[in-house]
Parts: sequence; C-alpha cells; structure tokens
Amino acid sequence: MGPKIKFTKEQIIDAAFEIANTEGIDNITMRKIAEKMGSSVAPIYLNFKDVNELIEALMDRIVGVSQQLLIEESTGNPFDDIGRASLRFAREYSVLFRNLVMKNNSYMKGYNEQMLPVLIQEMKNDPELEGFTVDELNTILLKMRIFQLGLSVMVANGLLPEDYKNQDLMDILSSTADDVILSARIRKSQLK
Amino acid sequence: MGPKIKFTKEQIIDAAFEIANTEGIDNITMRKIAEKMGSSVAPIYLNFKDVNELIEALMDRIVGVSQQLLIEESTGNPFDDIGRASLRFAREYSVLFRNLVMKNNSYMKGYNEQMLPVLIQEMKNDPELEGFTVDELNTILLKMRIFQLGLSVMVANGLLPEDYKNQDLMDILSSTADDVILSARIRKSQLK
DNA sequence: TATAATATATAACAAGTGTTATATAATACA
DNA sequence: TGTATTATATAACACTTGTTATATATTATA
Repeated sequence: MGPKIKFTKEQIIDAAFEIANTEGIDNITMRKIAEKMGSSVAPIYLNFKDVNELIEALMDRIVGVSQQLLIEESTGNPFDDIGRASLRFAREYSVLFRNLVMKNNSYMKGYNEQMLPVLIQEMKNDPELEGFTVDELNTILLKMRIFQLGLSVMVANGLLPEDYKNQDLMDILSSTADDVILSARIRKSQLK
Repeated sequence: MGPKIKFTKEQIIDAAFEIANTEGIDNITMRKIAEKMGSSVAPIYLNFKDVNELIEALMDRIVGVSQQLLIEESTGNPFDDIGRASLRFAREYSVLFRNLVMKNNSYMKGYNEQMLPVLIQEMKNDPELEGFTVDELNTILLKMRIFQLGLSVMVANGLLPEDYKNQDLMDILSSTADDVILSARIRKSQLK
C-alpha cells in the first residue's frame, strides 16, 4: 500500500526516552526526537496525535523500565527487592527519577497504592515481624518507605560519598530496617 | 536625575519568586514577571543583565527564605530545628522544594557541607548521644538526614495521609531518631 | 505496468521566548 | 525655567516551539 515503515512507534519512544534520561522530560522536543532518529518530524505525527500522547506513551515506557528492574532484582523478599530496584532506578536513571519525584504525578501515588497491600501481606508472613499488630506493621512500613525514598533521592542527586556501592546502600537500608523493627519490638515489650 | 523608580530589584524578585513557587522555576519568563508587576520588561533589564542574573538572585532569595524558616523554628536544638524548618519549607513551598531536589544543584551540596560539622559538634554535646564514637555519630546523622529528606519529599508531594499535621511529622521524625539511636546503643553494647 | 495508498521530507505558520533599539515622559539640578 | 538624566513602554529582532499543509517517493495490488 505504501513505502516501508522506517520509523516505528517503539523507535520514537526509544529516542524520547534517551532524551528524557539525559536532558529531562521537559526538554523533549519533536525536532530533537526526529534528529536523534535521523528523520523529520513527519513520522512522529503519523504515530502520535500530538506531543501529549507521545509523553503519555513515554511515561508508560518509564514505568515499564522500573517494573523491569523490579523483576530483575526479584529474590523472593519483596521488601529487599523493591529497595534494590528503586535504588538501581535512582542510580541508573537519575534524571528520570528526579523528574518523577519533581512532577508529583499520579504515577507515584498509584504505584504506592498498588504495592502497599502486597507489602503488608508479606510482612504478616515474615517470621521476623511476628507478633506486631497491623498498626505497628503500618508504622514500620511507613518509616521504611520514607527512608528508602530519602536514600533514593540522595543516590539520584549524588549526595552520598562517591565510594558508596550498591551493596553499601542495601546495607544501610537493611540496617535501618533493623533499627526500626528492633525499637518497635522493645517499645512493645515495655508497654506490657 | 530621572523619574521615580516604580519597580525595584526586590519587587522583581518578589514576582519571580511567586511565579517560581506556583509554576516552577523553569516556567519563569520575563514577560510573566512584568505582567505580575504591571510593568513592561524594561525595568527588569535595567536591574538585571539577563535572565541568568535574575535566576541567580532568585536562588539567593530562596535560600534566604529557607534560612528564615530555620531562624523562626530555632529552639536551641539544631537537630529538631532543621527537621522542623525543612518540613515547613517542603510543605509551604512545595513547588520550590521539588525544584531544588530536581535540579541537583550545588545549593543542596553546599548547604549540607556547611551544616554537617555544626550538627556533628552538636551531637557530641548531646548527653543522649554520650559514648558514641565519631564514626557512630556519623552513621546516626546520615541515617537521620536520609530519613528527613525522604519525609520532606513525601510532604512536598502530598504522599502522606491528609490528616498528618506538622506535629505528626515531627513525631515520626523523632521516633525514628530514637529507633536509630537506641539500636546503635544496643549494637554497641553487644559488641563488648 | 499503472495506480492508489502512504511513509517521509520540507517548509511554513502561529505562538512564545530572551533581548534590544527606540520613543516617551518624569525628575533633579543648573 | 530649561536641560540632561533615566525609568518606563512599545515594538521589533532572532530564535525555538508545536503543528500542519504540501510535495515527493515508495510500495502493494489491480
């Protein structure tokens, strides 16, 4: 019916992703994407109604990448896995991570609301957390989410010592988890 | 020598600050500032060489505002004060806060490097922290900085329950501080 | 092979940007 | 009072942006 397709939706999103991860989402332009693909802007407008539709597709891609990291880091302990995956995302895609934090978009909220019940359920099955009420588990989880977010922001912004390896990050994450759990345990026993 | 000055440097920065705190720093334009002041762009260019110089002045203003918050929250305990001031900044100037986090600029790094020695010194004088080595104090401080940053980001992004008041934030902050310190104490005694 | 369909390139448009040249008018001082 | 100074307004400039109209060229199919 027509000439062969040289520039697919996927290629366009690839190019947009690359720009987003180096210059930030706000610095994406149609012409930059075209230039990165070696095309004009015409193929972009054939695949996307307008720039909003393209950014939406890009957001889906970004969420997909973060989920892919979570799959790759999967060891069976969702608590550790999410920590490891988030830290990898913050380090390997720091510009995108900062963009997501900055945007205050619904992705973070949705992501949380989706993950939280799973994590609480996992905590209930964790022998280390036996005996805690749901309220207490929620407090522990909240503290750890806060800490992990702070750690991720620090990683993304290069605010940690340069010699900090991924293992060091996981160590401080689990060390603080221990702190929170141990203290909750003590607090609980003192009330008896 | 000439007509009365109707638009001062300060008014210009005021207008820029207002735009920055509602739309973000990247959305500042000369014409928007002028419109907010009810002027043309001419007074702006009389006071600032170009947009970069203006943004620089705006950054100084933002740092000033955050320092003003720190002064207002000053109760003598720098640890608490910084927490309270940071959380207020994250809540009352959430767009600016996210902008600063996003930008990965030197302000955060400089701010940290300036504050850290003061805090460590303060910790050395804190009776609650007696007996810890400098290394141990550094670990405690790092954990608390991470937690506070995470909490601030959550506040700025509205990721916490809506009924969370400032006092609740301070409570969870100091509760986690207790967790970290108590656990460090226990860890220390177990090593003996 | 001729034709219809269409992927792509080019160029233009309108809107918005930073910046500057020019004109205007208000003030202080001789 | 007249004049030099200068704060301000207006308008234009060059550039970038998203978007679209038009032209071109390539492919499958009749």
